[in-house]
Amino acid sequence: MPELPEVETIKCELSPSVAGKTIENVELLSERIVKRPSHEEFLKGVIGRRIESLSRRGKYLIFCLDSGNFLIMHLKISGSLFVSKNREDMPKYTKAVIALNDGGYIFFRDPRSFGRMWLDKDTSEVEKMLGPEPFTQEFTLEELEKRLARRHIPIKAVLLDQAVIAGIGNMYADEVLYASKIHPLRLASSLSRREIKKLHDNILRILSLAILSKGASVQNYFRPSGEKGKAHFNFKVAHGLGGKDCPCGGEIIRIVVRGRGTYFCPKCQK
DNA sequence: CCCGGAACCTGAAGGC
DNA sequence: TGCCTTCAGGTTCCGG
Repeated sequence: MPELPEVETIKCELSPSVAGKTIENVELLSERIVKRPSHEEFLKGVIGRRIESLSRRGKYLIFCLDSGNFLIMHLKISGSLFVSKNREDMPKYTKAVIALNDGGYIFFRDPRSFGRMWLDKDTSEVEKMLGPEPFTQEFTLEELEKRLARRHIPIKAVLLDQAVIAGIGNMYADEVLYASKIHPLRLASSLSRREIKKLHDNILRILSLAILSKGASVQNYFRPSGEKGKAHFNFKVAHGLGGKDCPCGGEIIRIVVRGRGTYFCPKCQK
């Protein structure tokens, strides 16, 4: 599942293949892959445009076009981008093919079909929905404290709320809570300053480590080269990948919080 | 405004 | 072996 570290890896590894290149053609192989505008308008807006740069905000991937418009993608839970010079390399479940003027292709693959892309005149709509970006000056301990104080729901649910912090998904939320020794059902508003400090530190530490490991390849995440990431080898609890038992001697259990599978150690996490 | 739950989608895994 | 059911998950939408 692409969360911040996975989308960051895709951005970094895709950049050299797309920056400065012109989009020669786009094939839309699924009705739903483009959110807006119509397929016809979308194609008119992107074909012939040069990609100036590629950036990321939360889990959104943003192509800045020379027209001043932005091609924005969200991979949701099973989307991935694959790059090749050969059209025949098109993977199964490809929903869109972007052909560049250097002969390269970007394949938007997505077995679950939740992923979308769209064209926008600016990025304000994305910006409006998202809280602070972890690796920026806006993500301070004080800001996190302020945001948690007014939420009277489980901390796990708050970490998943993109309006509170951008980029954390189900896997990293579990890892961060485990490292911080905080029970996922604790109400966000009940956390002490000391606990929020640990949370803040661990968010930055765990996300950076995952970026260094090129993301976590559970289920459908692949890097643009087709290679997998290695971040899941560091997982202590997420997805049950840490094993059945915690080093403390307790058992790692799974509960459901806001409809999401949540792994934690009830002995360590209070 | 705040919160919980359903819906979207479909391959994989589990049950019989 | 094979059919049927259930599950997973990011985001959006709806109802209380």
